[in-house]
Amino acid sequence: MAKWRRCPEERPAQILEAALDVFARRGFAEATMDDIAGEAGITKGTIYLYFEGKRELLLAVVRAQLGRFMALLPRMHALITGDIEENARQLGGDFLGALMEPEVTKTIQVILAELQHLPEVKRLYQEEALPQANVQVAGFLKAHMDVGTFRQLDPTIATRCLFGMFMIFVLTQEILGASRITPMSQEAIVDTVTGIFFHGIMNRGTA
Amino acid sequence: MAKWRRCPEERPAQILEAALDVFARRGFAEATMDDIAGEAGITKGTIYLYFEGKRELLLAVVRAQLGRFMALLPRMHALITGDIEENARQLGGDFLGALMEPEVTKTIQVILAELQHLPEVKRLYQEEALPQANVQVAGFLKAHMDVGTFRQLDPTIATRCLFGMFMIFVLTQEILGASRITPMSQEAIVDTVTGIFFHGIMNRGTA
Amino acid sequence: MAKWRRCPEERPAQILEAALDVFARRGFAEATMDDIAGEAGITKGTIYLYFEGKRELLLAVVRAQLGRFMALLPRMHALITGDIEENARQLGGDFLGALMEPEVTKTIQVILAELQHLPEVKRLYQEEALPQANVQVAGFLKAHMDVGTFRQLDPTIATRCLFGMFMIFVLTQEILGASRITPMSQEAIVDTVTGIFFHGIMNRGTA
Amino acid sequence: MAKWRRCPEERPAQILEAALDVFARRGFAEATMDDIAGEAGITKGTIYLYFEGKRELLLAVVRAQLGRFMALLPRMHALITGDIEENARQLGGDFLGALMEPEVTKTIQVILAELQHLPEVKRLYQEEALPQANVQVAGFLKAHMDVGTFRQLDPTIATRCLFGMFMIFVLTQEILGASRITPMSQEAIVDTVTGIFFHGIMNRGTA
DNA sequence: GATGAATGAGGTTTCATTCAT
DNA sequence: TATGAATGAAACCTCATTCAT
Repeated sequence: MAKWRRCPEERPAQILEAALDVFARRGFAEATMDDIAGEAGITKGTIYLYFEGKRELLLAVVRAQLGRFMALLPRMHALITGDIEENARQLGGDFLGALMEPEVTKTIQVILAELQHLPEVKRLYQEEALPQANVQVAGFLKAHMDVGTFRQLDPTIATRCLFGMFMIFVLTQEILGASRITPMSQEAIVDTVTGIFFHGIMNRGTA
Repeated sequence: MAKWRRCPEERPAQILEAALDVFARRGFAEATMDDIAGEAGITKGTIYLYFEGKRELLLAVVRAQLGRFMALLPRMHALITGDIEENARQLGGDFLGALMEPEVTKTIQVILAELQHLPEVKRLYQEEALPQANVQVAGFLKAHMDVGTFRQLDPTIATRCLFGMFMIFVLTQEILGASRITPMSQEAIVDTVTGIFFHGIMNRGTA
Repeated sequence: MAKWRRCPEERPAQILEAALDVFARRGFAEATMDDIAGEAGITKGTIYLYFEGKRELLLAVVRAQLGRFMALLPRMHALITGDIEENARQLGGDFLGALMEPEVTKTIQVILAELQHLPEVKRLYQEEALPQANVQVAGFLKAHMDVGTFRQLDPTIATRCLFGMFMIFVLTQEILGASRITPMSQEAIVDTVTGIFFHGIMNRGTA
Repeated sequence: MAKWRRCPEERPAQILEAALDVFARRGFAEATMDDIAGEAGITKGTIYLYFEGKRELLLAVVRAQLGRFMALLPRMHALITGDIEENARQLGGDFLGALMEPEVTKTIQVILAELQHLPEVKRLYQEEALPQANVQVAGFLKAHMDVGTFRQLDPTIATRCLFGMFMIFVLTQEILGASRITPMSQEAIVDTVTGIFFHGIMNRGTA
């Protein structure tokens, strides 16, 4: 049974990866430590050398992925100068691309499923992710509204709308599995989303 | 414990209601048959008189709520004539109002969490809800694109965008619990969503 | 598997009896819930209908036997009048007889083995059994010392000596199993113990 | 952690000492090899270089302490001549002092707790310690009974009584922890015990 | 000799499900 | 129809033991 000939320094990452996989596939409650260990190519007991327990493993998985989320928040201030719509399409493409990476999709799935049982994660997103999004995106929108490029709308709500448009494709195409029924290219999605959003908030006379 | 109805005809509905509640609060795996029975004011064994088992109960809950979802799909053809944006705001208000009803919120939560374990439900939404939305909404959009009122966009993707904007508020405000952090009136949400969407797809010269 | 046709009101007593048996035979840690359930003629899960867990079961066992211990404390005040030694022999016989009942022996064994892990039990005996013994026995001794029937000794220590003489026979004969090596009749033990003790504390001149 | 000796020759003794400590504190089943290794300032694996396993370690601990017990048996023949009671008080003091040494107390505790799981130890005490005590003490008592100094009693039972009086103070004061509730000086205990015992067995007219 | 990472058997506990009443 | 006592499978977690380094 000696197939554990990988460096022990990689163990935690290896376990986290396997755990994300199994949690996404089976859900937290249905996932067994044996499943996860098997997926990682080790045995049950070894997981407990690196993580306190199942719940802590889940938390570690979520925390390890949190950085990715935060890094996804578009650096919108780059858009203040230059061709807004073209740059936005670029930025939106990067964002959607990142969102649809398998690891991110799995994480979203896990978080959505277990949010109610993970008060820490709930708080994390309430108090970090959402405010960050506001600072980055809503701030940018507000600036343009103030100078008249964009129409006067609630910037927080508008920001949420933008995220919603991206998120729904993760939910429907990836998580619900609609990509088999209604395949869509990421390019078409990005074009449509940015098109609707920027035409939707642009001031008519300005264009 | 809760409600003292002794009418056996209402038992199934009574159980379904309790089950939706408990499933939403605890998640499928954490919910026990005792929890559900207690919430329904009966005892565990009784549930088995009306439902095959726990999984079947979950399915029954989801199916019982499915009709509500379908009924939510806006009857957009009503918009073909008349002041589109004003009617849309009206329709959007009804839609968001319905989405945010506690029972619907709970159902969305349950479905999101358990989607992976409910292939039947997955198929149901892939093969019924999404196509329905396409027929109802995308069809309406396509018609307007053809006559030039709306810009030429992928109608399916645009439809998804519209749903995404509504859905994100259910996710963040209700399920993630952001309503305590960033309270928003339903009116403001509807105004912003319909404003962005219709300005976003409208042909410039047309207004 | 339906051999559980005894009244459910007897379940707790039935489980306690089986648990005492298994705990005494195997020790707390080595005893499995399956062992206990098997001994009681039921299955594991049933135990949890009546007791919170293994530790609580042990506590319940000990508590259920506590009354027996307290009842064993000789009512010495009865000896104040009458032929002390003859009455004492009678009383000592009752006491030793009670101590050597299998249920009591088992309980002593369990308590000795698990005392360190049962702070509640430790406190119980420190704060109830010992003081009670002092009130009952040491009080009697003190009274006789004051009137000169008995020599002046520390009554608490003397009381402890008396108990020690009885207890050592439980420990060696029953628990250590010496009764096979050095069989002794209860009568001989009682005669010797009371003989030594009363001659030992009696005032010479008085007799 | 504890003591920084690096002499491999002391390893076994060092481990035995740590093991006695941990076994007494936690009980055999609750003690982990990690606990013991930590207490000895080494690591788990090292224990297996010197002992076969956990059970064998316990046996080694008990056996290593057995000599101490045997050495405790009072050399009573020294008492045949001279002032019996005064010499007995001296001897009893040494005996009780030895019994109450922490290492001995811990050993008694361990043996009492695990006796049922250590048939070897059980046999050891049945077949060595008890007979030895008989040879040493009961023989002495018998000799005095034969010459009339002591009353005619069963010498084996009387011996057991003497041990019981000493042992009860180890049990109650040290193991049950009663020394905080009813503190007693070793001197007072020894005086009382020897006083009761020798007055108890002495022939009246002799003194 | 010493280490500590890895293993996996075993035990407690939970809970969906059954069924006699 | 309704109950709730009983069941037993399944999962988390611990820890004695092994073994490559």
